[in-house]
Amino acid sequence: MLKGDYMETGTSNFIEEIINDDLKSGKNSNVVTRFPPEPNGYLHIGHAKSICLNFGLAKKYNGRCHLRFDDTNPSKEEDEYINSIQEDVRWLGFDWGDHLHFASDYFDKLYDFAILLIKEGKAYVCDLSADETREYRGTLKEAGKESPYRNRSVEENLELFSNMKAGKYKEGEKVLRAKIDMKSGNICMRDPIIYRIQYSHHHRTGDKWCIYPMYDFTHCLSDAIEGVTHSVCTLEFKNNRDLYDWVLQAVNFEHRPRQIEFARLNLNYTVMSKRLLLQLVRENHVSGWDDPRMPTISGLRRRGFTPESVRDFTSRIGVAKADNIVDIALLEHCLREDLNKKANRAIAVLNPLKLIIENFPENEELMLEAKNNPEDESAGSRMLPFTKELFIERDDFKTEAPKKYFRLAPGMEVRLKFAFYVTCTGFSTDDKGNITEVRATYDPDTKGGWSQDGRKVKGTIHWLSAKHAKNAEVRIYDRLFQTANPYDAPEGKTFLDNLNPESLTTLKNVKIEESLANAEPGYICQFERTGYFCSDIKDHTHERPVYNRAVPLRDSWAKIDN
RNA sequence: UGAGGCGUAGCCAAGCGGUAAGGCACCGGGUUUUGGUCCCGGCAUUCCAAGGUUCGAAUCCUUGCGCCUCAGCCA
Repeated sequence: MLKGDYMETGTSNFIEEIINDDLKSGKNSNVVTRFPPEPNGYLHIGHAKSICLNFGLAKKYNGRCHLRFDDTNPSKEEDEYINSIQEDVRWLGFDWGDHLHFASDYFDKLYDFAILLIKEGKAYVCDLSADETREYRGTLKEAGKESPYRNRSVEENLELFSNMKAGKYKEGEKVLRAKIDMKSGNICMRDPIIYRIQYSHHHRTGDKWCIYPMYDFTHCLSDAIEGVTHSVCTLEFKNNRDLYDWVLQAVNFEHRPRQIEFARLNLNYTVMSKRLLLQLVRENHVSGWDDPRMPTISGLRRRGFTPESVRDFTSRIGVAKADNIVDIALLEHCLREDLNKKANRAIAVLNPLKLIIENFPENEELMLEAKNNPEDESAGSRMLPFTKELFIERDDFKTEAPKKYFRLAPGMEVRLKFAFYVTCTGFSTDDKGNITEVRATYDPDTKGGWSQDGRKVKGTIHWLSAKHAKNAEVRIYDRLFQTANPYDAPEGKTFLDNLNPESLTTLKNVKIEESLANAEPGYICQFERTGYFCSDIKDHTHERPVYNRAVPLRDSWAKIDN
């Protein structure tokens, strides 16, 4: 079993209980699920929950899970999304085998089912305008009124529907409706529209159709056609379940999938709707769907998240029916936990400050051994050059040491990781008072970072030989929104006003080990003492290295310092 | 109630009549050549509220309260 595997969760959820019952009662002899995205946007972490659930269930019960595109609205759907969705599901580690399907594959069958409904007197062509239809539908508390076209003869309906298909009417002029109950308390059942006219070019069927089936008619039949046993969806479709069942009953489909609803995922400090995510992309508040600040799968991937960490996250949050807002700290925790064991360590000095080792020979270069991963001996080690002029982190030096501070300050001794103990002897400033360099002496008897006399040093800091270090750009990412609930905006403001102005800080003068410059795009590692980073998939080159911060290391000193 | 769904810790979430799992967060302490990791300890006498049934209730019943979904020719 893999880390982050759905099956890793010891406790089962209510959906598994339902499946167990269906298997035990003999209602089903196998399990078939499906992940049914509409190709009108990129997948996000909320979809990951559904993907892991559906594919995980199939795996657990030795069944199968289909990837089916719900492509019934050509005006919103694009091939770019079809491609990104497949890439993202695969990246998460799932395989749909031969079962890549499109609702549009069933357009012919769906049309036949519509004819059947008409013949049974269960559907009719309605001429009401969109506005009239809305008025006739009634409200939440008042029943609707029956359409004047509701009782057309089967023959007339057949002819009209055929004309709709033949393109004899304009968009909006006619629709096909299921004849159910205009007085139903469930608005979904008030003669729902099941076909509308739309003169759009479809990405798969081209211009073959000018009428397209609606979700409620398409989804249940697609599930049934594919032999899906358990159709798992989110809670907002609960009301649609009556219609799901009604359609299958009405066409007398022998196989009856069972719809089960669970609560969708919400994360604090971000938004999780394709509409809003699309707005962020279109209005350039982010660089694209794969901007590392986006909660999209592609954004997380570019940020440096691993499929294992995302899967682990989805298994930890559970599956239930209560509305929830999960703390994004849990997602970050899952990444740290995964990377702590897997990621090699390397040194990068984010805000470089020159450190001169006064008693180290001018032109000498000493090679020192550095462990690649203290959590994994098999990761081995590498050699780091040590010279008279080094770079250390600006944050690791203070002109006066506050309480509990054990980094570098005049008179203080610290360990340069993997190298030597050094004692600070002084520092220089420019005319504005900015620190320009720090000076220290090293103890040659502490090579490797161990003292012979057993004296201890509290602080260990990282460093890089100035003449060997390479330059890099590092993008420090923080939460996209500065408020836990971005939707909670004051009067006259929108979620956009809650964007975090410091969600991206670009560091242009970062010093890195040579190996980091030579890494390929998408290389994930830990920058010693600062965080986990990933070389940018799009912008990183050996000549011009670019790293993204996936997540910082936990920092208990920061808490004391503030 | 027009119809439906849901209320267990700051955030998720087990629990299915036998006396509140686990994770994240948070707070202590120990180890440590990452102020990381790891380890140890703390963190709901109470489950939305109030009644009732029962030897025993988060679990069953009753009545309230609160939150969410639905009035696209979107999915």
